[in-house]
Amino acid sequence: MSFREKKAAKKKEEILRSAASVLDAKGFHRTTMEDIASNLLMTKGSMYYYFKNKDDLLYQCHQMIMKISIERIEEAVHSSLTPTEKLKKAVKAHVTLSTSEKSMFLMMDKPNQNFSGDHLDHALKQRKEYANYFDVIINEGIEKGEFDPSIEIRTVRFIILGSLNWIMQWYREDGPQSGEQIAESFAAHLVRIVEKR
Amino acid sequence: MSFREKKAAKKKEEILRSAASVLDAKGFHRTTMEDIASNLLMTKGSMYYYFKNKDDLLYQCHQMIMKISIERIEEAVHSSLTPTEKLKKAVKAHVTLSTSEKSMFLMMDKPNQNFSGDHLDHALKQRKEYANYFDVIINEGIEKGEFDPSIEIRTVRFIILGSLNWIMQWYREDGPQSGEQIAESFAAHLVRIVEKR
DNA sequence: TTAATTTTTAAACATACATTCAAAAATTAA
DNA sequence: TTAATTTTTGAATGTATGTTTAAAAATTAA
Repeated sequence: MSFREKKAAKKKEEILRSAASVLDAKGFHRTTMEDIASNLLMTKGSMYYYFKNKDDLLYQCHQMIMKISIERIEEAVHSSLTPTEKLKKAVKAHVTLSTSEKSMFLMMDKPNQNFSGDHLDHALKQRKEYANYFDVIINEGIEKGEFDPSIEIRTVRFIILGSLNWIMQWYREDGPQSGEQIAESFAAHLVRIVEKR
Repeated sequence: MSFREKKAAKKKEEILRSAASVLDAKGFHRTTMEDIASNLLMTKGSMYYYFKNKDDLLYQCHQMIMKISIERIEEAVHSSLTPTEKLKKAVKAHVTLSTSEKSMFLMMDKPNQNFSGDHLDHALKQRKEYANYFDVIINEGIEKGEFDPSIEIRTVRFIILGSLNWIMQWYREDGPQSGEQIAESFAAHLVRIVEKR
């Protein structure tokens, strides 16, 4: 990657982050290209030098956050921790990421409203991949006799992911709990679902 | 209420339901007034006879579903069941409603993006009211010695409501589980969080 | 310094829709 | 049936904003 390419890539990421924070506040359709541009001290015309169109911009935001999310959960899954600790680690990773990058996460819901065609396919595939890692952990916990074998994997996964994905709806940086505290608390309470009794 | 008023109210509800199902599929901003109207075999002009504007339409959808939701959970809270059974009942009520009225629920997230002014205030107030009922149940469970006293009420409430609110993101009518089945399963798994051990 | 390449700009364009409105149609009450 | 009232219509209006574009500015390589 040449110097120029690196520079352009950096700029692109800068735009994505800035865009995410503006989109976070107003939502995709209420945010104009000018809003995004002006937040970067650019004019909206120059946005089209980096992105094909507004949808492309949203898609690339989605890409960026999914890539990081998947990397993080893979770390947990491939670690040599016990299933319980793996689950806690995965939960904490998600909470920490979604609270520190709240604006990026906020555009993750309703993919079928926001994307179409190949973009939609790919977005859904990535989500499936991410969700599947939770199944892997839960499965391992049952097989190793650490989790209650009577739990339904699918339901547990939906509960865990649902509660995690909803955090971005209520989390505030100036709220009573820090992202780290929420991470600890969620991890502790969510493992209760799978525990043997 | 006169005959005419009744008729108008019925029509209004008919519009709301139809609107919800169209909005569900395409999202608020991608749905045009014409989409909504044509689904009812009307012209978009006549929508304005019933609603002030598009935002008003969305707000009234929100109103309609929140009213029903609150009624349902009040039933659970005011029943004479044990806390565990109350919690199960509340969970099931939410699941059943959100799967049978999925389209109405889908517009419930991100109120601060969708509403403003009085509408926003009122929407937030209703959500707080709804959420608070879960706190009431959890509190009662702890006080009566039925739930584990070491759980954090706020976190448990966030987990429960989060997992419930996320159902609308993945639920499909033609999926492997019916709304009733999901309700049972969620109730069974979520109470595990509060159980004493 | 000069020429090539890149990035940025500001204005122009196009269009999709929300909303309005005056007139027509349908419904109701007498 | 007639007059009053409610509801619907279809066209007109206006505006917001995504996108294009040709030219200017800035950057880079020689």
